[in-house]
Amino acid sequence: MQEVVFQTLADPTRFRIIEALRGGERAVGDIVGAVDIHQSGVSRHLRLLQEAGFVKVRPDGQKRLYSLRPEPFREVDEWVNRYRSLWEARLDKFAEELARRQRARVSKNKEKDT
Amino acid sequence: MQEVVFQTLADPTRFRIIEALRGGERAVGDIVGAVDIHQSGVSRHLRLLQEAGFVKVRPDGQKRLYSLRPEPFREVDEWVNRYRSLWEARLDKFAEELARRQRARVSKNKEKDT
DNA sequence: CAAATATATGCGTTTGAATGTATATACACC
DNA sequence: GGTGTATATACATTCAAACGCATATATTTG
Repeated sequence: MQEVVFQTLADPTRFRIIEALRGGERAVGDIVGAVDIHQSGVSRHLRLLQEAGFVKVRPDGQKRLYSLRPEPFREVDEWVNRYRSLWEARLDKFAEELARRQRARVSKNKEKDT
Repeated sequence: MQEVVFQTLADPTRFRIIEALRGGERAVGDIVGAVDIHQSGVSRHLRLLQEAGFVKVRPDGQKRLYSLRPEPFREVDEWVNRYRSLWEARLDKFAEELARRQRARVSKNKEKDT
């Protein structure tokens, strides 16, 4: 676990940018509309997010479309799993969680933005 | 998801303190030996960790024994699960993961400190 | 080429967080 | 009560990171 992952997530604006990118790729201008700082700040945050592996970018005319990359999320998942025994001693509960997610999958198209 | 969780994890020293507490409750002095800052700094970090819900404390004579609390780890787990579709589209893989963990459970007593 | 749009970057400022030193508080033991 | 040990806190300092402003770079359109 590289601590840069948590350091990246610690900033409220970057956190909001990541949330904004959950719905798919977005242009910088769209992201600026979703957070409350200046465009230059958003560009800087996007560069940091890119350096930390959270986002990739794709040119589209004069726009640049940013989207999420899976790696850092995997890292967070693996890290927190090392602490799973703290609250989930029995693997039965893990099976229950599997069932819960299978049910959730059915209504997947409805949740769109939680 | 409260961003205070990630802000707490972002500091390298706090991160190491949390790792040191994986093995169970520890006195402040033991933790000081595990990180490379002054005792006063460790006490401050422990206060922040307590305020963020990561640790609880139990008096034991003149010592104070700190240990991990599950809640913030649950929060991280729930948060990252919202992004799970990024890297794990098919639930079959989740079932595979379940099987992997069940196998891991068998050799649970050996892993001790990963 | 000129103008408009979209994004990135250089620069200086500000602010919050981490740190060490010194000291205070709490407990144990004699 | 006095001494030693363990932990917490007040205070001042330092430093990194976020920010806005201004400007540079790239792309489209006319």
